[in-house]
Amino acid sequence: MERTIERNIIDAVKNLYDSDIDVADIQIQATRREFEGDITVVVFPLLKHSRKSPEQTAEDIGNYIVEVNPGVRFFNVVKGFLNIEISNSAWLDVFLKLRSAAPAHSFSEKGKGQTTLIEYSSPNTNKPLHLGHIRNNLLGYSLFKILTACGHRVYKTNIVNDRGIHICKSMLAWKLFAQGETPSDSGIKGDHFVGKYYIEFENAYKNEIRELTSKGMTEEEAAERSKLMAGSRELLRKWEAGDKETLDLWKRMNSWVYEGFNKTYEMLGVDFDKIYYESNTYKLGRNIVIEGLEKGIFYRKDDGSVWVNLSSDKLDEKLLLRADGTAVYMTQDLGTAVERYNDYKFDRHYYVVGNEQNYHFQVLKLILKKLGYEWANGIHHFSYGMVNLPEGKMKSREGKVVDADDLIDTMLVTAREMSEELGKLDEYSAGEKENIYYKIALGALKYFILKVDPRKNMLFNPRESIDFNGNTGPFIQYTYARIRSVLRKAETYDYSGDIKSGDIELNDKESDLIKLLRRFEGVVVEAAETLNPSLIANYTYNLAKEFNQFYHDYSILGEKETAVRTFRIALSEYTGQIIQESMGLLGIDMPERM
RNA sequence: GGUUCCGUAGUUCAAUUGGAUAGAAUGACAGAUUCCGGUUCUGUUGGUUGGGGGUUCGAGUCCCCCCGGAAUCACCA
Repeated sequence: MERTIERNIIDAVKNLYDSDIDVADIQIQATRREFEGDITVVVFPLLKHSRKSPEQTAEDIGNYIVEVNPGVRFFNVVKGFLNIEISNSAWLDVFLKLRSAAPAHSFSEKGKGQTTLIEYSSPNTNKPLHLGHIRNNLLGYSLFKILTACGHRVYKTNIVNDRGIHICKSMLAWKLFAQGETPSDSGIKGDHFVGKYYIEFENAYKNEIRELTSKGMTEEEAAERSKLMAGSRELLRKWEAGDKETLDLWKRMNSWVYEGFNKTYEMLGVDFDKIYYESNTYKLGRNIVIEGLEKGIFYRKDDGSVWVNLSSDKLDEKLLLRADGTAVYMTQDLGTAVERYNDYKFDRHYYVVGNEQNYHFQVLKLILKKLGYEWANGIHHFSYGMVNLPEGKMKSREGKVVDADDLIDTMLVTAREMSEELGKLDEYSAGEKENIYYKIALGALKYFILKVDPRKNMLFNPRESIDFNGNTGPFIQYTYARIRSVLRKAETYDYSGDIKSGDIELNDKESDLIKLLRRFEGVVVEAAETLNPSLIANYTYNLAKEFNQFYHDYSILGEKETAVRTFRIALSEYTGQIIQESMGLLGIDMPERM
C-alpha cells in the first residue's frame, strides 16, 4: 500500500514540478484517529521541489494520486498533512495479504547472520531470587524472543556468582548450627534453605559484634576479633587452596541452591543455553590481568595489588587483583567475557544487569578494548531500572525484599480467587483449572513488569497487576480467550468459503483493526532495534482494546450475511493469532479460556 | 564533588523515535443500575510535558544552562 503511494508521489513530483526526489524525503505514516483518512503523507519535505505553500502542494499531489491510483477513494488536507482515504476493498486486500503471510512470519532480515549473546539472571548462590531478579529474567528472556524473531542467532547465558566470602558465610553457619539438616529433611526449598543459614550467620555475627563492643571495643576492633568472620575467611582460604572437605560442602550446598533456582526458573518460563560459573572463570580472569600487567597496560602498587588507570577516560583507577592475589568482581568478568568470545565468537553481547552497575560495565568494556580485544565493541550493557514497591524502596540489608517464589505464590492465589469468583471455569477439571490460574498469574506479573520502559525505575503493585480490566496481562488474555471462544462456536456455524477482494464493504471498526494489525511487524522490528519490550506490550494492549470495540459494536456469529460473517470470523482469528504471537515475544502464554 | 540515567493528568504508565488538538488505565465527581455498599454502564473533570534558552516548517522527543530525584564513584558482588 505505502509502496504504491510512494511510487505515486515520485511520479507526481516528476510530472507536476519536473523534479526528482529522494525517497528519504517521503514521509508516510498512519493517520491519527482524530482525522479522517488512513494514510498520511507529510508534505513539508517536498516543499523545496514544489516551491508552493504546504496546502497547495498537498492539494496538487492528492489530486494526482486520486487520479492514478484506484485504491484511493479521496483525500483531505490539514495544514501540511495530506490524508488519504483508502477504499474498503483495498483494506480487505491488505488483510488477505497479511493473513496469507502469517504462517511463515519473518520480521526482519537485519539480524541475519548475527550471533548474539544475552547474559541475564546472574544470581548469587547464598540467597533466593527476589523481585529485582524477576525483572531481570523477564527482560532477558523477552529480548531473546524479540531478537530471535528478527533473525538473530541468540544464545542465552547466565553467570552464577558461586564463589566468595558470602558463600563461605552460609557454609560456616550450616556447619555450626544445622546439625546435618538438609532441604529434604526440613521441607524447605533448597535456595531458601541456604539463604536461611546466610541470615543465621548475619544474626550471629551481629550478636557477636554487640557482645564485643559492649566490652569496650570499637566496631573495627570487634570486626577484626570476630571468630565468625575469621571462620569464613578461613573457609575461603581453604576453598581457594582446594581443600577437599570444604569443596565437598560447597558443592553440596550449591547443588541445593541450584535445585531451588531451577524451580523458580521453570515457574518463570526462562532457561539458558549455557551457564557460566564464576568459580571457573576467575582463574582465566587472573591470567588475563597478569598478561596485561606484563604488557604494561596495568600496574602494580607497592602492596602488590594490581590496578588500571582510566582517569584519562574520566573513570578513575580501578582495582583488578587484591594485594593477596585473589580475584575481585571485575577479574572474573574479564575472564567470563573472553571465555564467551572463545565459545561463541559473538557479534553482540548484551549484559542484562541493573543500572546500579553502569560504572562497572563502562570499565569492563574499556579494559577489554585496552587489552586489544576488537570484539569488545560488541559488548552492550542492557541497563534497567530498579523495582520499587508501594511501601517504598527495597533494601536487602534490612530484609525488605520481595522474594520471587513468595510473590509468584501470591499471584497464583489471587488468580485463583478472581477466577473462581467469575465462575467461568466450573466445568473444567482441577488440573485444567490450575493450568489456567498459572497462566493468568504469570501473565499478570510478566505484563506488568514488561510494559514499563526498561530504563525507568518502576513501581510494582501486585494488586493492580492482576486486574482483569485496564492495561494488564489478564485483560489481554481475556480478549484472547474470548476470541478463541468465538472460534469454537464458529465451527458449528456455516462460514466456510474464501473471502475475495471486493466481496464486502468494511466498516470503520474493521478497517481500524486491520490498520493496527499491519503495524505489528514494524513494532517488533522497532522493539528489537531499541531493545525495548514495552513497545510490544503497549501495542498488544491497543490491539486488544481495538478488538473489543469491534466486538462490542458488531455481531460476529449472529451476522446473517455469510460473506461478512466469514470475514469477521477470519478477522477475529487473525487478531487472536497476532495477540498470541505478540505476547509470546514477552514470554506470556495465552489461555484458551478463562 | 565527578560520571551515568530519569523528571509527562492526583497516581501508574503511553505517545508510531522530530509530526497534527500530548493519550490510556486508575482515582475523583455526576448520573443510571440494585440487596446497603462494592461490582457494572454512561458522562464530566483533570496538563505551561520540572524551569529557561536554542536548532526548524514543526520539539515531550535533539543541543546548551539551571532545578529536582535515583544509581554509582570499595582490596563487596
